[in-house]
This record gives sequence, structure tokens and C-alpha cells, in this order.
Amino acid sequence: MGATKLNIHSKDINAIAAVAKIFAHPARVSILQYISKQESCICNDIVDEIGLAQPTISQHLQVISKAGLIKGNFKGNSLCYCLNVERFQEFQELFNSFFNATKYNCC
Amino acid sequence: MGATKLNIHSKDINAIAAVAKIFAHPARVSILQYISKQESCICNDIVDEIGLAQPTISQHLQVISKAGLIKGNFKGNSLCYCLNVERFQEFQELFNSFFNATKYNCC
DNA sequence: TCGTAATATCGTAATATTGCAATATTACAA
DNA sequence: TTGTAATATTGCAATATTACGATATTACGA
Repeated sequence: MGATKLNIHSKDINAIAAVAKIFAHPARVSILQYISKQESCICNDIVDEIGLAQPTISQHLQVISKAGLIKGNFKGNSLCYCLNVERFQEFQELFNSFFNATKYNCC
Repeated sequence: MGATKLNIHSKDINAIAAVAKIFAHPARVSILQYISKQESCICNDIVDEIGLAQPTISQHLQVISKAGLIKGNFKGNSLCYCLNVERFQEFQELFNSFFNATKYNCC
């Protein structure tokens, strides 16, 4: 029973819900904000910053990453996570077009 | 263990995650879209439209309602759910300020 | 190569979410 | 009031998410 029924909804609607899910956890919001603030960043910094265990952060990073919101680059020795700004922009536009199309009162 | 740790994050970050959660289920996205399209609406129409059982829809409506996104009015005989456009706009602005503040590349 | 620091994966426990049948409540008409 | 249609609540099963300890992998310097 308990699983979300995806097949009864349109692709567009599922896409909006899927993107919203990424931002539906404070740790992920926090991670995204933190990455964007840094000149360069290493995951271990994030662990110190956010206050969750390293495997937990790694898991959240994977969710963000699978959504295409992160580009991993190497800068000197250590892995550097960078925001995929283009994808981020895409998501912003997706939300805005949903909001703009929906914000009408029915009565 | 498994519960989301809210206390380690700032209010702003928790607020963004909480709002995203509302849109993180396709049934809720669908309901919002449907309500906004109708001149006037009755919950039972939504059940027919979305394809989930009445108690399930009712539950999702409660989530939407608790977020302040719905105004219930009476129009003739039957209950009419209406979007709270002002609140909807607020959420759009919240998202946009998050997106705008975050979409910078670190490297 | 070996050691070490950073990150990923695995396994699992705790909690949350989703969905629905059964039942209750509510609002109105007769 | 009594019947009926619409909506809400309850209770519970199925599934998903979150968190973390233990362990593996990876990348680099010595």
C-alpha cells in the first residue's frame, strides 16, 4: 500500500514533486547554501558545519548529486563539490512556472 | 535515530524545507493545480480527478490546508476549497530568495 | 608500497509518509 | 427529525526516509 503512486500523475507533476523532494530536507537546503557560499569546499568541512555524521552527509550529497545539482571537480588535492548553476536555474524556473500557472483563486 | 534533526538547522532553512515538503508529493501538486483551474470545487471532484481514495485525498488536503494554502468557503450547498493566493505568493517568494541567494558557483 | 585522511557504501534501527477500509461527522433536503 | 451525500477521522499495513556505526574505497604524500 504505502508507496507513493506515481503512475496516476502526469510527468510534469511528478517532476515538480521530485524536485521539491530535494529541497524538502533541511540538511540538503543547508548543504546547498553552504556550498554556494564557499570559494572551494571539501565534504569534511560540511560535516563540521552541519552537525550530522559523515555517512549521513554523504547520503544527502548523493541525493543532491543524483538530481544533477552538483559538479565534482578536483582542485589540488581534495575533491571539490560545486553547484551546477545551470541545473539550479532550471529548477528555479520549473518552480516559478508551476507557481505562476497555479496562483489563481477559484472563488 | 531515524527522525530528521530539525534543531541543528536555522529557522530559515527549516522553513524552506517545510514548504518544499508540501510540494514534494505529486498528489498535492496535482490537487493544487486542479483547485486553481476550477471556478468552484468540491472535494469529491478531486477524488474522481486524481485517482486516489477519498481518505487519502482528505489527508493531503489537510497537509495543504495546515500550510495555509487553502481557504474554505461556502458557496451554495457545498464546501468550496479555494487557494490562498497570498500565501502561495509568499511561498514563491521564499523559494526565489533561496534560489537567488544560492545559485553561485564555488569554483 | 604503506600509511593516512577524505569520502563512499553497507547494514540496520528509528521514524515518517502514504494509502485505504471502516467508521464518524457534518450539512443540508425532505 | 431522518435520510443522504460529502468530507473527516481512525487504525493499521506497506513503504520510504533519515541517521549512524562499521567498514570499504580512494587519493595522495612519505
